[in-house]
Amino acid sequence: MQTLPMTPAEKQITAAAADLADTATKFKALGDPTRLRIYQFLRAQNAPVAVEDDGSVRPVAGPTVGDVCCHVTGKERVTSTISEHLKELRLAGLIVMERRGKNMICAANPAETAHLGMFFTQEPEPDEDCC
Amino acid sequence: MQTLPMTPAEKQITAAAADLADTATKFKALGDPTRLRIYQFLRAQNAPVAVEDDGSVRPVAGPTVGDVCCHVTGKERVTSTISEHLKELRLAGLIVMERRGKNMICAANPAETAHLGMFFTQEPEPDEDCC
DNA sequence: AAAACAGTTCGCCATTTCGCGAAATAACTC
DNA sequence: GAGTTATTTCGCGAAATGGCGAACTGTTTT
Repeated sequence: MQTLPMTPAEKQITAAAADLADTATKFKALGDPTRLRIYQFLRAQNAPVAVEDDGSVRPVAGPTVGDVCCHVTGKERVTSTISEHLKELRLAGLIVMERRGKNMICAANPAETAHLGMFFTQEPEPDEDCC
Repeated sequence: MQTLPMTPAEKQITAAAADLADTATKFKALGDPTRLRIYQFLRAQNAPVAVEDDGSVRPVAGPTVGDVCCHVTGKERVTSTISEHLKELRLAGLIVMERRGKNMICAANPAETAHLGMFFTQEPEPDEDCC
């Protein structure tokens, strides 16, 4: 696909739009009661995470998917529903997971939590109005 | 409809669940790029709001629905889409609106913005685990 | 009271989402 | 390597969502 060159101003606009879309994805992930419960449960666990040189985050310890499922649904068996909710939270960057033997451990991503907090505390800069 | 009496502990649980559902509704409202743009635009306007004795909030001044629509879509005519997005933000409590002549003026609800900010800065209390 | 203006509600379609059970994958155990 | 445990992916149907034009409501203007 061929694309036209962009001015710095245009790049800034598309960067801002991408950031907005990204933030909307995170809010959408939290916009379901079940996922919000999962997220709050994981935050409350305060599980330790490691930050790699490239900035990526991974859990060092934390509850397993089974633990999360049991806490949220009360059921012993892991449901596909919970697995899919965890996936959405993970793709949004709100939580991180890693394999430990036959389990997956989960943790909230503290950096993202802080970032979303700033979204509400910082007043948005007025982008150019049109009317 | 007949309901059973509840212990204080049970009331606390349902209150917490209602609060969670309420918060999820707010995040869902912000989980769409168009609505998030509307919300950020209104926040950036910093329009003044009045707080009534009963705690309800109403806008004193602010952009009209037409202004919002023009800014977000670039179109002159107000679209039903924007009107419906504003309705969802309003029902979630994130924005307030009031009639001014033949216009409706809009403003972000600062109290709710602050409240959502606290959601991320305050660590959630661990509710009883089951596993 | 008719016309114009600003928004909202309605009906519709295409798409997405939610929850579920069944099947597939991954890692461990015997 | 067959079986078991833990989790994910797949396929499905029901319900919700987003966007759009047409029709409707409320307010001002003439």
